[in-house]
Amino acid sequence: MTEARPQTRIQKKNRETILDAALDVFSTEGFRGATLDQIAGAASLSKPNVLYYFSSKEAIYTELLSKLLDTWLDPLRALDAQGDPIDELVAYMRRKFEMSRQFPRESRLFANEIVQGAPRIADEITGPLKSLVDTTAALIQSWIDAGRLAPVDPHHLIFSIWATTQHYADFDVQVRGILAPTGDSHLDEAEAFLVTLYTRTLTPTSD
Amino acid sequence: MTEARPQTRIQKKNRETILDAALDVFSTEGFRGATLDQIAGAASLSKPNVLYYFSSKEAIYTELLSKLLDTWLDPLRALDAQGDPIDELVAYMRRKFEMSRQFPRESRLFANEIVQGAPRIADEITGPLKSLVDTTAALIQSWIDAGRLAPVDPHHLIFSIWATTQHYADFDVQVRGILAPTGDSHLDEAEAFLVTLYTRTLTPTSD
DNA sequence: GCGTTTGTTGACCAAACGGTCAAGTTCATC
DNA sequence: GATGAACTTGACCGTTTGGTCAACAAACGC
Repeated sequence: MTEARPQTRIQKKNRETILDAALDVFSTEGFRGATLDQIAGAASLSKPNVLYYFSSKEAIYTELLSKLLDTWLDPLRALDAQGDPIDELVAYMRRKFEMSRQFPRESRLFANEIVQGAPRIADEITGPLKSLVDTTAALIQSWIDAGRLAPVDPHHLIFSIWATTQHYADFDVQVRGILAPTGDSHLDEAEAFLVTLYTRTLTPTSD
Repeated sequence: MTEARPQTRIQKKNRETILDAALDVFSTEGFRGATLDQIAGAASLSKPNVLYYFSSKEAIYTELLSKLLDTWLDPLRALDAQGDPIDELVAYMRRKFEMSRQFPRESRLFANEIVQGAPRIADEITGPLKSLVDTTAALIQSWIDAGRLAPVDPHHLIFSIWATTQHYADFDVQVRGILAPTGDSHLDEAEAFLVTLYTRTLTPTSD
């Protein structure tokens, strides 16, 4: 993980350029569909130059994925066990939605990887990801047991938050195609809808 | 569309075999990531033999996609304007969920195509798909106006049904990784959760 | 300035790719 | 069981792919 060599300015800049270009290409073509020539072209570098900074196509992809996984779970970690259950879960949904808004390429990269069987991150899923989700599910269950949330399956609640929020990044083309020529406010409308969806679902009934 | 030539038994069988094998490969690798050798191998045929039945790799993919689009919208078309609004929408969600259960490969094929920008079905999305969705959204809005549904954005309601149901096919690896080693009943639990989610969301409040 | 490290690339390579073809084999029909 | 159509495939072709390498250019430390 730790790079022994101290990075020069040029290294830092070019590595970033390459990663950004590679994110463009990988997120729209998948790993196998992407080519080094595409990446090099998008980065305005020659192919050998790209391979001077990364040992292989796979190395670029792996680095992108590991950086992504690192930040992908932050919204979940930010859940506060002390807060109001409904506020916390709606806020979590909003953070996930914000990630779809700001990092759609990263979301699509992740989607591509999972849809294609997650060959490179299976361990991350059954390991750290599962642990974090299980912990959070237990917290949600404790809120339900305390009568502060309407009863729902915690795991599937989390899945549904993932699905509904990431949908707007991953299926962006479809959403745009159907909503056009509506203005670009559709993401705001989507967020409002999702707030309603989860508020109604989670609010306990009095009886 | 109409095949002038009367298909022989062998043609019918082999074309089906190839399409089934290609569905396996395309749905997990995407169009560019899949190779004719993989498809031929999965179909237990030689590569030239595959190309005897389909003129190109693209022809196989196109045929799969068009067959898929044909059936993909059936659940939406089955919405009955005369039925009870909540029952109809929950039933629609159930039909979509059933498609994820029975045709996960088709769902992933579609997901791959959309995530990668829908280069081959953009027209289908802005045309027939948009029309059908707009019509359905208008129906839902009329139910809301009549006070028979809680107010929600109809388009985003439809999107959320797509997202939540397809998630269990497209992100199957992730769902399994997190729910393991739970038994294989997780799809039943998911469906029950989704029934709850949409029933609570759509039921009008008395005030 | 000057040598050394760092950065850059055209030319190249072996493998894999989509697709072709000629030559053979199997099948249906009479 | 002969004949033509339908089916099958090993060998092959041109291109693209990920990756290498030697030779050159820029930047850095002194």
